[in-house]
Amino acid sequence: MSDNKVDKVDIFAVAKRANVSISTVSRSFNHPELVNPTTRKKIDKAVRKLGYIRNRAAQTMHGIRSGTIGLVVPTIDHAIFAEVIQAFSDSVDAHGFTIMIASHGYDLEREYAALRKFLEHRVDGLALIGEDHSQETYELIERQNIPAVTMWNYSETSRLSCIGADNKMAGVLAAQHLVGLGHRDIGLLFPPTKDNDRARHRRSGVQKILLNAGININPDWDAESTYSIADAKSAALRLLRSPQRPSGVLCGNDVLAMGVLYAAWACKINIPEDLSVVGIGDFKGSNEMEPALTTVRLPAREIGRLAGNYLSRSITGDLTEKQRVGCAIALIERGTCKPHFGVS
Amino acid sequence: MSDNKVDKVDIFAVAKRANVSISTVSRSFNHPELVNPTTRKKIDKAVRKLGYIRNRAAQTMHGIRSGTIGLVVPTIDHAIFAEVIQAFSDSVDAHGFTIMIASHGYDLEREYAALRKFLEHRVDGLALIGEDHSQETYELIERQNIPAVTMWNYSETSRLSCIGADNKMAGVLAAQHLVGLGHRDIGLLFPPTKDNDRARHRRSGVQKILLNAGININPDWDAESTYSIADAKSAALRLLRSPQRPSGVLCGNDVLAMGVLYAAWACKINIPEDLSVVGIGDFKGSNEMEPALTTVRLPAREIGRLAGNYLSRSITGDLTEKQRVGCAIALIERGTCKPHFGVS
DNA sequence: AATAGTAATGCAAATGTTTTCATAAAAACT
DNA sequence: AGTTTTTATGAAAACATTTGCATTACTATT
Repeated sequence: MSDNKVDKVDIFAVAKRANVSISTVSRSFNHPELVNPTTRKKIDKAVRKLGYIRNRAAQTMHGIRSGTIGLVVPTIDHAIFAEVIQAFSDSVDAHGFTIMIASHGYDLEREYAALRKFLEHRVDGLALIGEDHSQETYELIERQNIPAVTMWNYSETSRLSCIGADNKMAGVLAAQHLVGLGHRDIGLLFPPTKDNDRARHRRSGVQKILLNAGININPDWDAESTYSIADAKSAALRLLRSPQRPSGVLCGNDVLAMGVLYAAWACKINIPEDLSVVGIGDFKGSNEMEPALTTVRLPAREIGRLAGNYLSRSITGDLTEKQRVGCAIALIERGTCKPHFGVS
Repeated sequence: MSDNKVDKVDIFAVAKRANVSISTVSRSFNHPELVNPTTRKKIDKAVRKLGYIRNRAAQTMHGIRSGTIGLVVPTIDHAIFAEVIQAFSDSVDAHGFTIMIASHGYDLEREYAALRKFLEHRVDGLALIGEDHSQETYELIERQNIPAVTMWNYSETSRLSCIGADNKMAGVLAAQHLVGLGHRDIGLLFPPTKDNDRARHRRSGVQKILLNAGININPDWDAESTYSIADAKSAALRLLRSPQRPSGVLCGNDVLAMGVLYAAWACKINIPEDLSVVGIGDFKGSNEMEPALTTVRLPAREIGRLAGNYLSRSITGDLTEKQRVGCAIALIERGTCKPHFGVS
C-alpha cells in the first residue's frame, strides 16, 4: 500500500518524496554544484527508492542533445561490418552516446527510410557505409544540421566526411602482387558492384593493372558472388572447373577468397602450388588459415574507431570541419600465393 | 531570403505555411481520414517544402511509444551474435521499430549501465543474450513495465521470457556423437564460462556424458579460449602438441572448432583420419569448410527472428504472456569425425 | 546595524507534439 | 424552412523536463 510501483515515477514524484521542488531535482542532475549537498543526498535517496529513471525524450525536447547516433550499414552480419560496427560502437560509447542501428541489405531506398527514422528520433549524428547513396539521402543529410560521416571509403572529393581507405588502391595492390608474381591467367571473384562503391573501386583498380599488363580477363573466369562463403565457394567451384583454369584468383574480399580456398580443396587443387589466391580486407581469421591468406589489409577497427571519435567530437563541438581520412593499406604477403612461370 | 533553412521547422512552421492550425497538421499525420483531402495535400506540400521531420521525442512525451527496442549483446563482432542481431533487426524492423544497440564485452556491470541508458531513452522493449545477468539487472527490468526477452538460452524456469536452445543438450549431443564413435581420448576447447551460461551449460552437458561413459578429462587436454580464431588456434596448437594427443576434440562453438582445424593442418594432422572435431552452433560457413564441420546446429536466425517477433508483438499488445521457446537442435554429421578403434 | 553579496531554492515559461472538447459549416433529414 | 447529423477545423490542456528570473535566507563587509 505504500511503495506501489504503478504510480508513475517522474520528476514530480521524486521532488515530492525529497520535499523539494522539481527545479531542484532537475538541477541536482544537471548542475549538482548548484544544490546543497544535503539536499542532493535527499534527492538521491528518493531517486533510488522510487527507481526513477530520467526521461531523455523530455530533455531532448529542450534542444538538449538526444545522445544518440544513427548508424546505417548494408548488413550487420558480415565479418567486416561486424568488426567496424563494434569498433565504432566502443568508440562512441566512450563518449556517452547510444547507437541506433539499421541495416538495409544494399537497398538504397531502405537506407533512406532508415535515415529518416533516425532523424525523427533526433539523432545527434549519422554514420553510413561507403559513398554510394541516393540523391535523396545526400540531400536529406545536408539539410539537417548534424554531423555525418561515411566509413570504408576515402576520396578527396567525397560529399560527406569520410574515414576509410582507397579501395581502388587496394585493388591495384592485389593485382600488382599477382601480376608481379608472373601470373597472367587470372580469375576474378567479386561481389555485385551496383550501389557498392567499395567493390566497384577495388575492381576498377585491378582492371587498371591488368590492362596495363596487357592481360584481359577470360569471361569464364570473371565470377560474381554475394558476400557469403557458400555463394563464394560455389561460384569458385564453377570457375575452377572451367575447361582451363586460371593460375591465380583475385577476390573482392577475404570472405570470397575463403570460398575460393575451400573450392580449391574440394577440387584437390593445392594452394599455393596449383593456384594463387589473394583477398582484400585482412579479416579476422585470415591470418590463421592454413595456408594463411595473402591479402590487402584494410584497417576495419581503426576506421570504426576513428569514425566514432570524429562523429562524437563533431557533435560535442570539439571539431567543426569536414574531415577526410585515408587509412593506410598494405599488401600482406602470406601463404596463398606463389610465383608462376608457366606459359600463358 | 524566403526559404531560409535555419528557421527551425516544427509543426508550427508547417501549419503556418499550409494555413491551418497545428492540430490539423498533427491530425493529418495521425488520423489522415479525419482531414479533408484538399487540406491534406496542402499540408503534405508544406511538409515537403520545408523538409519537416516529425519529432519522436515530443511524441514519446505523450505516452506514445518511442518505437525503439534496446538490444544488449556481449559483443557484436562474433559470427554468431552478428547473425542473431541481423535476424532480430530484420524482424523488429518489419514491425516498424528502431533498434538501439550496445555491447558489454561480457562485463555485466556494463550491461546494467547500457540497460539504464536504454530506459532513459524510454525503449519500448528489451532484448538480452543469455540468462547470466546481475541481480540489479533483473530487478531493473522487472521494475519497468516493458516486455523483455533473452536470446540463446532456454529453460523452463527462466526469470524472463526466453527464446533459445537447450545448451546443455547441445553439449550432450556433441559428446554423445564423439563417444558413440568410440573416442575415449577426448580434448575440450571451451570459452571461459564465467557469466556465460551458454558456454557453461554446454560444458556441463559434455561433462555429464563423459562421466557416464567413464571418461575423465586429461587436464592437458582441457583447453580454454576466448571467442577468437587466433586464440583458438593457438590454444589448439598447445593441446595438439601435448605429449599424447586426444583422438577427438569437443569445442564450445564452431569458431573454436575452426581454430582446431587450422591448428591440425598446421601440425599436419589429418582431419578426420587422425583427429575428430565437433563444434557447436553450425555457423555460416561451417558447412562449406573442407572437410565440412560436424556440429550441433543452433538456429541463430530463427532465434533472432522469433525473439524480434515476440518482442514486437508484446509491445503492440498482441501478446501478453511471458513466453519460453526452445528451438530444436540437432547434430549435423559432416566430415570432421570418424569412428575410432584405437586402444585408450 | 545596515548594506551588499552569495547560496539555495522555487515559480513559471518554454520545448514540440497529441488529443479532448468546442465550434462552425455543410449535408441530410423532416 | 427548420432541425439534426456529419464533417472539418481550431483552442487549449497535457506530457516530463530545463532554465531564466525572482525570492529568501545567510554570510561578509562596511
